[in-house]
Amino acid sequence: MKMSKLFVQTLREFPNDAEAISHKLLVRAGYIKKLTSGIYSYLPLMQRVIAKVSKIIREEMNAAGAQELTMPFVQPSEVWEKSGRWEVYGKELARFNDRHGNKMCLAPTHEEVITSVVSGTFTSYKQLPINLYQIQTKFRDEIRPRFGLLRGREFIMKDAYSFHTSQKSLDSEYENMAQAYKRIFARCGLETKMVQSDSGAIGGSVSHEFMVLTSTQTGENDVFYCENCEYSANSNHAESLLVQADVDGSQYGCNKKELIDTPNIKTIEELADFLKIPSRCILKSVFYIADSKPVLVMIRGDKEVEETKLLNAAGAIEIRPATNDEAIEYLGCEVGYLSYLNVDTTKVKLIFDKSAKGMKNFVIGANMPHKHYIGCNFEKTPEFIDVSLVKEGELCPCCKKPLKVTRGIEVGNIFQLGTKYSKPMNATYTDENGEDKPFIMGCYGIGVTRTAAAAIERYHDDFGIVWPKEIAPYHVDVVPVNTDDKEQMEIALKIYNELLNVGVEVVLDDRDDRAGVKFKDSELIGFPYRITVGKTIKEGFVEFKERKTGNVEKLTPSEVVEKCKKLLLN
RNA sequence: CGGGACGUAGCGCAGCUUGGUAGCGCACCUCGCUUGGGACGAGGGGGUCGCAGGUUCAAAUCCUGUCGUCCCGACCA
Repeated sequence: MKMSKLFVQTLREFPNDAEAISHKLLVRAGYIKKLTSGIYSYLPLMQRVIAKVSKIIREEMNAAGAQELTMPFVQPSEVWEKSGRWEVYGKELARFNDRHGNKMCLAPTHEEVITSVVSGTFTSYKQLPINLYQIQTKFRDEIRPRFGLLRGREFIMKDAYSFHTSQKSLDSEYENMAQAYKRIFARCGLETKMVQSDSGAIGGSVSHEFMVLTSTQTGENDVFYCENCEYSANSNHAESLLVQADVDGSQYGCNKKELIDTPNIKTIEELADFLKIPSRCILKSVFYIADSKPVLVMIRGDKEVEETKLLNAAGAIEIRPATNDEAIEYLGCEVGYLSYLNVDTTKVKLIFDKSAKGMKNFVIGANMPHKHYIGCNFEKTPEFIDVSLVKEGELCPCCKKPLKVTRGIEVGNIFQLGTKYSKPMNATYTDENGEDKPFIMGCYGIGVTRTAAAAIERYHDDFGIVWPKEIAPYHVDVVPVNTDDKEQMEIALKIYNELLNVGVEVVLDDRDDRAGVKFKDSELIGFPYRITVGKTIKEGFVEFKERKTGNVEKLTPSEVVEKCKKLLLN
């Protein structure tokens, strides 16, 4: 491709409406163009990157025994009503009516459709297991799209679904997919960590996410991991053992139950300060509304509620902190002095976080304004459930070493769905005994556009993108410094044609611009290698520069062609 | 949806306080000159100032409403 013909316009400045570095660079380097919030055109350079990532995914999925198909992007409400998700999915599911008034939606995922595709087609145990995948646009009407391609509303996803007759078979395919994913991301030049996660709206029991660890702020997930063993998990799923600590209030003068005045002291911090007691000796009450039902969470004062865990514990679809008015309505007391004491448990659900276990002589709200109790103890030991956020330094649940935390971008995930969809949708096969059984399913996703963006988050510098060569839009940029110089142009064209002929993906920067412009663009766009044909051609040399390291070699034109062949062709 | 900010040319911005009929840099077009790190000179094209009302002799500027975009939170590939 000649640069003068390539559909690309680089910008001198970063766009104002971008925050994440991948977003800024993708716009500035001419890869994407926004149409509206969270919705982008993929320009020719981006299209090539998407094609590269997709090709790697296809090769590895096919090698792993999966088969590609394509399912409809526009779907009728029927299948969603069958699975029960028409009600549950919420506003993220973009819905509309067709001209006949039929309820339709844009596909955010394909569990329902794949289940209906397989159901009635693969009806014998002899035909199973099977794994089917597609690479396709998805639409999720995100509450807040952001960070460009990292969280668009419209995005490209590879989604795969497997169907089994036994848990054992699912386990084996799950592992097969985990291995395939590791190969896919490795081939994309990305180091990923496979972490345990919550299964969220997709459902099911076991699930893992593949994270690109970033340490920058744009990683949207906190990942807790252990350096001593293999344990790692998304913060929405991570567990920990609390560091052994003194949680007996009697050491701080709270040895018997007593009602005390705590005027205008609302936060745990203020209370701890007022009573000269560590916050870990206070039992904090946090009030939530889960699907319009009140839930009061009791948690150790120095810990925070993890809302995804709480959502699961409450068996709810949606959860939010309650307002002060709601606290007065349900508990008869303003926020700041709440407690589980004297709460009507037929109206308000109580959840005790496991961090409260072992607390003695603790401080707690009195459910009366401006009053707390000190020296409280559980009368009956409640059931403790884990609904708290892990903190760095707490102990690994496997090996009891301190956990570390880092930020990560989720580029893929794998789920064991079980019969979550096949049962309600009545999707069955006939087993050896002639009995109908629901399929046992798994599903496996990769964000294709997000993977590309994650690669930029991970690999860039002050000059621009530093693509891993496997997913770069082109491999080599041939730059004649002065297009008016006949010799330079001739040699550049010769190198370009030779590379083109042997299948190296190459561009020739034949624009009549100064060298600086071409060098800047080359680095911004992120071509892995640049061949500069300039004044050194007088001595018979061109320059070969590696984007990643900045290393420059002086080579003859024929040497440089050989070098590229060696580096880029197998 | 809650909290904050911003909408002026393709991009980045000024002008708004104190109303007088729109400007700068980049990009784009033409010519010249230049060619190893985003040159220079001359000329040129492009904007219903997000939209709709209102105030006024006069609105980018003041008022009201509305739409959109971005940032912080809950959701997720």
